[in-house]
Amino acid sequence: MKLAEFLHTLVDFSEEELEDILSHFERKEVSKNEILVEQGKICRNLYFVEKGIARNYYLNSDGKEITQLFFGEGRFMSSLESFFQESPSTYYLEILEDSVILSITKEQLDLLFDRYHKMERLGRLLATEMLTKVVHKINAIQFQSARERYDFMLSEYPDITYRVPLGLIASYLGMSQETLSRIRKKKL
Amino acid sequence: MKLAEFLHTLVDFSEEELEDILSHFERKEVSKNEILVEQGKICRNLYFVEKGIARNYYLNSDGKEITQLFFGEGRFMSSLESFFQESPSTYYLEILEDSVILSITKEQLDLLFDRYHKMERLGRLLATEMLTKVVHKINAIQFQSARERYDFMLSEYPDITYRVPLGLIASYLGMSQETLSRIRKKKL
DNA sequence: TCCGCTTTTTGATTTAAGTCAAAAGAAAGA
DNA sequence: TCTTTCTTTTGACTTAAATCAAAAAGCGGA
Repeated sequence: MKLAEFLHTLVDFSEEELEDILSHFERKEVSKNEILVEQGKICRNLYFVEKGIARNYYLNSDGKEITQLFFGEGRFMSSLESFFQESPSTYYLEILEDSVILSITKEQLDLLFDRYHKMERLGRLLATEMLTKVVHKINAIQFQSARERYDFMLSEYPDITYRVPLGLIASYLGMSQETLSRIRKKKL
Repeated sequence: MKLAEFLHTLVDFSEEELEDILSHFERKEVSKNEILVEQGKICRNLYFVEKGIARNYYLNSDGKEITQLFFGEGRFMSSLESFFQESPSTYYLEILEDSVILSITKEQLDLLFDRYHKMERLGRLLATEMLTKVVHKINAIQFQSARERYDFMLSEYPDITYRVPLGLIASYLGMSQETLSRIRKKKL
């Protein structure tokens, strides 16, 4: 999904505004396994996934990778707190498939926020939308059995479920990969 | 915490702007156990907790109450999706202590968003901040033992932990209240 | 095409936390 | 103050899911 279309679904920018906004983003192709943000470093960009999939994850106290969120096509992503507070990132941001990504720095973004009232609104709407999504995830995890959590995954990310390795999904859902494998088997 | 102070920490409104904004809120005292939002009804207000504590919860498939979030002093609260989409609420919003609450309707709020660029920014900052908070909660729940989840509660809401019934905290943390009781005992 | 590496599956065993039931303690109301 | 009701604790037992270990399947590169 193109960024322009996506923005238009949320706020009705004029042609000129849209053009100006888009001109502040940089487009690049990123290949599988590439790490866009390292843990401990400051995340300088906000990204938009035009094509592909990414995830952010962190290492728990046992050194195990825990997937926090997946980002599919048409989604903004970043190490949010790091980006906005310019603090060291708790997360890695990793590309899972060869992807096309648009990026913008905080300076450029703030400039757009200052320039356009509508841009600020876009930011608010995006943050609100993401917030409700994340709240849904909490519900899906808290007090739900492993089986129910997988059902949530299927309904929330039907596409992603079959495009990324099982182990990553297991860590996203908070279960071991053996458990997820057994659940999948029963589903057939 | 007064709303005016709180707003000022995020965006530097002028005196007049602040006054105008505040005039759109309605202040009321609400007593313990009162339900501000019912499941199934549309949540028409955004609330700010000046004094007191509230929580939102939902009923799971067994009819058990699951606490989603606690809202302490100086926090905005609502049934977010219901409020913004004007859709039936999935959650109840309940007052846990006699409280002082400010409220504003969506119409009034949208009016302020249209009138002030800065107001839109405030909305964005609030949503972003809440988003990072909620993301932290996911981490604390996913892949953490019951004991670690309680440690998270203590660090995140040191005040609330001892002001609300144990059973509510247990449901917030995704564990049975017996388990939480046992954890607390070990802590002494 | 074959080899080596990664991912997934399967089986056996352990364990953290849930459930059920009842007692103890605290708070609220008459 | 004494009931009554709500909340928390305790104990015994069960269970879902983790862990450990190893086999099987899938994939990418030479």
